[in-house]
Amino acid sequence: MKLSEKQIFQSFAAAKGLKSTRQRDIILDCFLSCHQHLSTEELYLKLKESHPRIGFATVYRTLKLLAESGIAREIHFGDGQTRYEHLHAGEHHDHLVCTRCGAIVEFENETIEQLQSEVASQHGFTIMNHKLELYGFCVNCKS
Amino acid sequence: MKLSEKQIFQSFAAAKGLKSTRQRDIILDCFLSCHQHLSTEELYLKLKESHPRIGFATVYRTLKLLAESGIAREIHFGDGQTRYEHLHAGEHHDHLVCTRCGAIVEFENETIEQLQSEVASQHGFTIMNHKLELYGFCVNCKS
DNA sequence: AAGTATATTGAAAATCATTTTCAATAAGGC
DNA sequence: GCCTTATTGAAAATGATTTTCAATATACTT
Repeated sequence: MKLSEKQIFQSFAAAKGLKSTRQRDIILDCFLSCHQHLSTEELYLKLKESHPRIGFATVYRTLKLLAESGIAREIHFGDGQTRYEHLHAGEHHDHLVCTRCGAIVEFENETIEQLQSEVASQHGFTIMNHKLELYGFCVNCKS
Repeated sequence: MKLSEKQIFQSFAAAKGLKSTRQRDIILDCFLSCHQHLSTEELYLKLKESHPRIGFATVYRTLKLLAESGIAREIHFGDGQTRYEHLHAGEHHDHLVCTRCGAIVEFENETIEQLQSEVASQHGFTIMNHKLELYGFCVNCKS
């Protein structure tokens, strides 16, 4: 039986001695209900609509916690913004990014992952995680 | 016969109507003679030793041009700094990054590149470039 | 070689995202 | 309720990057 994101975060918080607060619950709910690849600012603005009292720093801090707890992951595309995406347990996906329209497609490829492990062990590395992004033009943007 | 980096940059500059300046020559020379993965600031500091009059903004602008011309490529590791690395024509390498000691190993893997193309075309994308980074512990840092 | 138009430079200021500070507030145990 | 400690939100600080602008350099043109 799989733990829900909320449960995972709860155990993480308990283990760390964090108090549970209304704000963090709200932020977590909003994060979970949102589409992928939100930046701190985007999430903050979205939250503001329904909860105008929540400060930017709290959103920022909570997202860091979500990443630390393992239910979210930081991603950096070309633009200077840190984004966060859901990280469903055990799942690992990579990105196709259209540099013209900004479209993002996620994909998974087991063979690539295996090759990555091989390359790593050839160099004596133990891989904890990885980042693979393919940049180019999507179907609609091919000139 | 392969064009040297300088020649590539010269044609690029000519095509763009850029004037050739002493500063850009110096910066390009320094960049070419330096080890990989230098940040703007690192290159600026290195240049300062021999050419104290060169400003940070010029280094910054020149590195952007080098990237645009195709002889350099921007890379972003976890730290909030933009780094530049040499991009020898046609060559494409990826990175193993040790998250404990910061060591960086470059590698190339033709099979992974092929799989990437396949994945891309399955989704209708035309890939212009990509970024693959494997994060973990190097031989020395395994606990 | 001088004149002219335009690009470039360097210093400083502006910007932008992120991170920290700190006084006020909230949470959880007693 | 009381006390201790964590959290919050606003504002300020930071740090990297980018822009501004007056002075200067470059490359044409004559």
